[in-house]
Amino acid sequence: MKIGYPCINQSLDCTSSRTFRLASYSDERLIETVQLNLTCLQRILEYNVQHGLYFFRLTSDLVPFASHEVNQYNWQEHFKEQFVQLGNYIKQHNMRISMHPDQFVVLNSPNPQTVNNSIAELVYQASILDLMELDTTARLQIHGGGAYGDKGSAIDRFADVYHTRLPESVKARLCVENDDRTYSLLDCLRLHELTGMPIIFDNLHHECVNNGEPMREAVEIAASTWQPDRDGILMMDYSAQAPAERKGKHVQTISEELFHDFLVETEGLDMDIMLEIKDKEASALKAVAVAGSLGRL
DNA sequence: CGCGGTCAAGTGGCT
DNA sequence: AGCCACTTGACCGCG
Repeated sequence: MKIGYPCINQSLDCTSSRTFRLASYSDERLIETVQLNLTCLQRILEYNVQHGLYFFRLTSDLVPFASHEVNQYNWQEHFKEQFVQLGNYIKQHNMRISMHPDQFVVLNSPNPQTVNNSIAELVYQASILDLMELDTTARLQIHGGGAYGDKGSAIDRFADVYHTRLPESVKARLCVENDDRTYSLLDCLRLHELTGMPIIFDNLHHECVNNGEPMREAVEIAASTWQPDRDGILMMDYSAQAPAERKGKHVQTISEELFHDFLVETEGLDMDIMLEIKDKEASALKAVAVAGSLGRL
C-alpha cells in the first residue's frame, strides 16, 4: 500500500503549479514557468521519499496552457531530458503517480468543442507521463461527466468517444472515478464494461451517491476492474465529510480514527490511497503512521 | 507591497 | 438566478 496526497506540498516554499494569465502568454514566460515547476516537482518528490509518501498526483498546471492553441511551443522537446530524469527518480523509488484532469474535461458533452478541448487536455496529461517513461500503472483519472437528463445516453456517448476519438496513449492510462452526485460506482461499472477502463474509487463520493453497497463491497467491486500486471493495483481517493459543511466537502485534516476504521473494514485488500484532505502532506503523514501500525505498508 | 477581483475550459445541486 | 464546489489557488492590477 502506497499513501500520498495531491499536487501541492505545504511544507516546501515552492509550488509546481505556477502559471500566468492567458493575456501574459509568451514562449519565454512559458519556458521560465515550466522550469520553475519541474524544479519544484523534483523537490516535492524528494520530500515524499524522505517521508515515506510513495503516491503522488501531479498538478494539471505543470505546463501552463499546454492544451490551448496559444501554446505552440515544443516544450516536450525543450524539457525532454528533465522529464526523463524525473521519471528515473520516480521509478528508482518505486513511486506511483496519477494525474486528475480538472472539471473541464467532459468526454460526453453535447458540445463538440468541449469534447475536443477535453481530448486535447488528456493527450497533454498522458504525454507528461509518457515523457517520464512511466509504465501504465501511472494513471489519468476523470469523472463520467454530465448526465444531461439522460444518463444512459450520456454513458453510451462517453463509450463512443472513448473508442472512436481517444489515442492509445490516453486509453492506456485512463480510469474513471465515481463522483459525488451523478456517476455512482455502478454507473462507472457500466463504463468499465463498455471500455475496459478500471474504476478509481472515492469513498466519500460513494457515501454521497451509491446503490446500497457497503464500503468493503464497493472497494472490492472497484478493485476487480484493475488488472494488476497492466494497470497496477486499485487506486483510491480517500476523504471524509467536513462536519457541518455541505455534502461532499472535504475535511481540513484527517481523522485518524475514521481512517483507522476504514483500513480495518478493508483489511486484506491491496490498494494505493490518495488523501484528498485540505492540509495535504500533514494528513498523509498521519495516515502513513496509522497504516503502519496496522501492518498495511 | 498587500489586498482582492479574476482567471481557458463544465456541470449540477443548493440557497 | 446566481453561487458554490470540484484534485489543487495563483496572478496581477490597483491603491
